[in-house]
Amino acid sequence: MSAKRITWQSLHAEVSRRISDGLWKPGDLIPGEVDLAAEFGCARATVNRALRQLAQEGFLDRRRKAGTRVALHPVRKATLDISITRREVEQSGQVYSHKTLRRKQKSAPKHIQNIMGETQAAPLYLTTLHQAGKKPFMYETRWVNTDMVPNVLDADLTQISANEWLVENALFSKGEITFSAANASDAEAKILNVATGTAIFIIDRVTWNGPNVVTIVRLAYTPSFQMSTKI
Amino acid sequence: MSAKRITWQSLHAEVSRRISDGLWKPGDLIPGEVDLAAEFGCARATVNRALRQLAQEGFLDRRRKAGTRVALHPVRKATLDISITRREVEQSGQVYSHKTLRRKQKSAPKHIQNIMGETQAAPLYLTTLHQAGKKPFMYETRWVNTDMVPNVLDADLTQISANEWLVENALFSKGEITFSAANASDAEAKILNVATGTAIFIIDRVTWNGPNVVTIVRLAYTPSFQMSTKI
DNA sequence: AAGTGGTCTAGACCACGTC
DNA sequence: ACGTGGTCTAGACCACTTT
Repeated sequence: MSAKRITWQSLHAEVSRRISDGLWKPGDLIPGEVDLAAEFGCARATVNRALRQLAQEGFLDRRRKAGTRVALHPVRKATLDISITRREVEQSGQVYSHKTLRRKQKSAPKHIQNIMGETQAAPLYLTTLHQAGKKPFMYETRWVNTDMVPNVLDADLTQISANEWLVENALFSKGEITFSAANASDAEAKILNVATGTAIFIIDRVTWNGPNVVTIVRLAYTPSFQMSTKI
Repeated sequence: MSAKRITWQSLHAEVSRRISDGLWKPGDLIPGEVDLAAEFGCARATVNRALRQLAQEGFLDRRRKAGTRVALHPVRKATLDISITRREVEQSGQVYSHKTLRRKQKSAPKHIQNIMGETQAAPLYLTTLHQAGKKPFMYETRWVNTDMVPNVLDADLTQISANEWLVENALFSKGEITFSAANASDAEAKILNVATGTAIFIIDRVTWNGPNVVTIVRLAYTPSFQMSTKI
C-alpha cells in the first residue's frame, strides 16, 4: 500500500473544488501552507506552488502574515493570446495573404509624434491589408521608428509582413495594447469592404525597446472578428 | 566579500535582457538549466522558476529533451484584469451607481437556450444600466439560470448589482469571455445616450459551474471605453 | 514581536520526447 | 536509450505586515 504522490496540480484541483463547492467561501481565511502540507502529506513548497497559481488566477488573495483568503471579488484575469495575423488566419483554416498598400518614409503627424518622440530620421509609414482567402481580414496602419530599426528600410515586406519581420528583427522590451471599438471611416470602410460607420474592433499597440518607441500600430478588424478566451 | 544572492527575478531580468539585446536571437537554443545554474551560481530550481515564467510570458519555448529556445513567434499573452464594474468606475475617480431596468422570470430566446440548455425553472432576465457619475457607463443584459442559483429570485439587487451578488453567492468553475465591436441598436443607443449605430465595445461572458451554465451576460460599453494592458 | 507567505538550496526521481 | 525539463522534498532564512 503506497499512497499516491501529491502533485501541485492535484492540490490546485482540490482547493479549486473546495472553493467552487462552497466549502470555502469568498472572504474566508483558508489554512496556512504548513497546515495544508500536513493535511495532504506533502512538502510546503508543493502547497505554495498550487496556491500561488490559484492566486495568480485571481481565486485567492495572499498576504504575508494575514494569510490566504478566498478572493472576495475574483478579479478575473483573462489571458489573450496575441498571435501574428498569419497564424490567426491559418488557424481558422483559411489561406493568408497580405499586400502593402502604402510604404513611405515621412514625418509623423502630431499624435504619433507625441508618443514616438523626436527622431533623427523620419519614421516609416506602412499600411497593409491582411486577407483571409480573398476577403479582407484586417487593416494595419503602422509607424516604424527608423532610428531604432534602420534596416527596415531595406526589408522586403512582400513575402513577410511588417509585423513578422519586426518580431524577428527588431528588439523590444515592453509594449502596451489597447482594445476598443470604432466606427469605420470612409477610407477604412472602403479597404475592408464594409459600409462606412460599421463597428470595427480596434487593437492599438505601442512597442518600446528601453525608453524608445520601436513601432506604433493600429489594427482594424473586419466586423465578424471577435477575440475569445477561457477563464 | 559576499556575492549577492541570486533571485529568480534577477535571473528573469538577465535572460530577458539577453533576448532583447539580441544576444540570444529568436530560434536560438539557450543553455540548459544545469548550465545556467552553474553560470549564475544558484540552484537549478531557481533557474527553472525564472525560465518557466519567461515561457509563460511567451518569450521562450521549452520542451523536454529538446531544450529551451527563444520563441520564434512570441505569442504575446496579454493579461486583462476584468474587475467588477463598480471598481472600474470608482478607480477612475467617479461615483458609481446602477439601476435595474428590467427584471423578469421568463423563457429564454433560442440563442440563449442554445447555450444554457434546458432548465427546470424559467431563467431570470435582468437588464441593468451602470453609471459613472450621472452618465451612462455600461449597459448589461443578463440571463441567470435559476436552477443553479434559485435564491437569486429573492435577492435585493438595488444595493448591490447582479454581477456582484452572483460573484459572492453563486458557484462557478469556468467561464468564457468574448470581446467584439457592434453598432448600437436603437434600444442600446437610447439607454447609453448615443446615436444609433455608434460603435460599441462588447464583452460577452458565459459562466459555468461544472456542466451547467450559471449566467450569460452581455456588456455594452459607452464609446469612450477602452481596455488596456501592458505586456 | 510574531506569524505568514516568499524564496533559495541541494538532492532526487520522474516523464516526456527526441534521437 | 538518454537528455532535458518538470516536480517533489526537507530544511532554512528572509520579507512583509499585522498585532
